[in-house]
Amino acid sequence: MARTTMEDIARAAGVSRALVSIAYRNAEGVSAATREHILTIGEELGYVHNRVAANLATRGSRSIGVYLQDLHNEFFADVYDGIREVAEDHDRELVLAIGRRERDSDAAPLTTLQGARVGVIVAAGLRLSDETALLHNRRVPLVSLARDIPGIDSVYSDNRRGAELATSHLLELGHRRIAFFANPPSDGYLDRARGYEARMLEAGLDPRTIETSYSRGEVAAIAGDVLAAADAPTAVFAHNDRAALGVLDAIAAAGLAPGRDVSVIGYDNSSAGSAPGTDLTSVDLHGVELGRQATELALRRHSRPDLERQFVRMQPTLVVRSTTGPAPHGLPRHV
Amino acid sequence: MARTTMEDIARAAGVSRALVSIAYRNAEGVSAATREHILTIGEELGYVHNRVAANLATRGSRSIGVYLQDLHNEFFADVYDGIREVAEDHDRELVLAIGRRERDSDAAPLTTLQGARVGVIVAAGLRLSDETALLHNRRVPLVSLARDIPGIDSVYSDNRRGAELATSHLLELGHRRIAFFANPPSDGYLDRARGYEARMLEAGLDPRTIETSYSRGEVAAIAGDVLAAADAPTAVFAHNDRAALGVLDAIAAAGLAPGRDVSVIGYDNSSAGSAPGTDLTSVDLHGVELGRQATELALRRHSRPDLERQFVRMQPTLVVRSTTGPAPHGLPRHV
DNA sequence: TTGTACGCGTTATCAT
DNA sequence: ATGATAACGCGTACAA
Repeated sequence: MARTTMEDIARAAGVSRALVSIAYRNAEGVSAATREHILTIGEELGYVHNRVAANLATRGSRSIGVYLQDLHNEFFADVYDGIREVAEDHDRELVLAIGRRERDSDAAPLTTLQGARVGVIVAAGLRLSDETALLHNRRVPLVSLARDIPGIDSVYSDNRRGAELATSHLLELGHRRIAFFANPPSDGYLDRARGYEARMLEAGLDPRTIETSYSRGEVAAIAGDVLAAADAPTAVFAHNDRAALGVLDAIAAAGLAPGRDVSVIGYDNSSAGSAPGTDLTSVDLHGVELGRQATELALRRHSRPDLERQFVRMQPTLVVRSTTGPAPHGLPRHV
Repeated sequence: MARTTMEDIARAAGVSRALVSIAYRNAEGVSAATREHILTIGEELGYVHNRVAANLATRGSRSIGVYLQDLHNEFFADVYDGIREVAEDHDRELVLAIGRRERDSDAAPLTTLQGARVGVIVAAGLRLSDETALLHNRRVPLVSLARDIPGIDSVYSDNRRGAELATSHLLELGHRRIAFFANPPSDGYLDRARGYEARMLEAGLDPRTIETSYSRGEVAAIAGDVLAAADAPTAVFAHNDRAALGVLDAIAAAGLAPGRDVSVIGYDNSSAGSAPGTDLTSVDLHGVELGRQATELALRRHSRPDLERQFVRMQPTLVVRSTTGPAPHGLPRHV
């Protein structure tokens, strides 16, 4: 099973190896007829363009490294769609590296991409300190997606604005006791808390931020307690859809109706929010567009390494569904 | 920014390039002390092992190509976890290629992997005719995952058995009018229909197979009609979780209670089945284990190309949750 | 269009 | 045992 090489094609076509290379790259310097002839012979011989050798010769620079934090999270699938779209438009090859949930650092996958000698890396959901990211950025230019890293090209969503949208929506519906179920302190999405708190204070209301977890079950337990209290909120804004589902679990367990007795907003607009009978109001980050933008920046950075730092802050939008509704009026509900 | 090469390390360490290579591969032929010395210097120089050059030199064969049909489907995330686990145990590099939903053929991603000169390919959810798959298999050995392809190493789930499990469960609960919401005819999972029909006939009942689609909305519409009829089934077995969700939508719309008025079983045991208040009974394919097994076969095939065809048929399991319950007794329900 | 010097490890052959 | 030398893998790019 000796693999066919360009040398074989050259011999069979009666031309030089260099010309075969030119033909396969759609480069200048070969007549249309000869090109056709070469490709036909290549076809017959079952030749597949050897990207390994090509990358070595070009020092790999034409390919784009893509890091995705977690395949189990559909957000990254959206992001990948956007990245691929732009990469294909520009005829760039993608090299993928996937994070692992067990690990808290993403240094290894980045090193893998560097080992593949990619020219630039789009990293979605990087779990790395700013300093470590800067170190990697010095070796191969990085574009951080979904996280704003100082000193590194970044494409991210305006989390503060998203939280404001969510909070405003609840305020407009007449809610006054609105709680924020916050991310675990580690994950850096503090802007969501800030946006929520700012809007509440603007409205002359007391913010009530409740620290929760990533686990739907744990969130449900916390929500159960919160909703049973005398001063229970009439609306909850959750740091992501999964947490929002936990809140909905608690609402169901208490025999209440989401959108009527208690309003709930999530964050991510993931498909998990639209299971039957769920129909969660949520903030959409526009993952596909984030992917597109990040790849555009990556291409620009690659062609002009000395460009000053680039960034794109995207505006999220609120997708209103049925888990939010007018504030129940009358006296506070007691369970 | 000239990248450091083994040559640089060799110079700095006062040894030959060959020895550096040996050190970096943990190969025989270098004393522990020298090895240590070399690696330290490599570290200082910020060297990252160049996989491109390495793959070219070894003719790439040590890496495993992985094709995943769809990142939006969490099943493939599970599969990938299993693949990675085994690959890492054996110190093999993975090269990824992702299918696209718009396309119906997966020839392009396979060609990409061949271009990366991988030694063997694990392909999960291949959309290719048996013949085309065989052609690809001749170039680079293929292991088909989740689909049994004659003449190609395959690791797949026993769909017939899964359908039998589901149907048996409903029969044991006392259901008699059980409908199967079948896959679109194109997708080849005919075994699920067969398993269902066999069990029904065994029980002396009439199978009722209803052809549906992949779209949850369309399934819901069909289910609405079916459930409104006088001879409405008391239980539905759906070809996958998404379709099952559509059925649940219709049940909710009709004001009925799943698990009490109508039982529903899905297929895939995906996380979509566990939204709040959903808790879908489903058949689990064990994606992670499929990934592991496929990779084991791939490694074996790679080391012994002339082995006769290998395959693993895995047994699915039924995960009982709350959308299935005893058949409602008494007269047929009328809406 | 072609000849040919790379790109960067790997590995078989030699030398000590 | 350790280490060195040199040929090789397969395209790419530039001068001729």
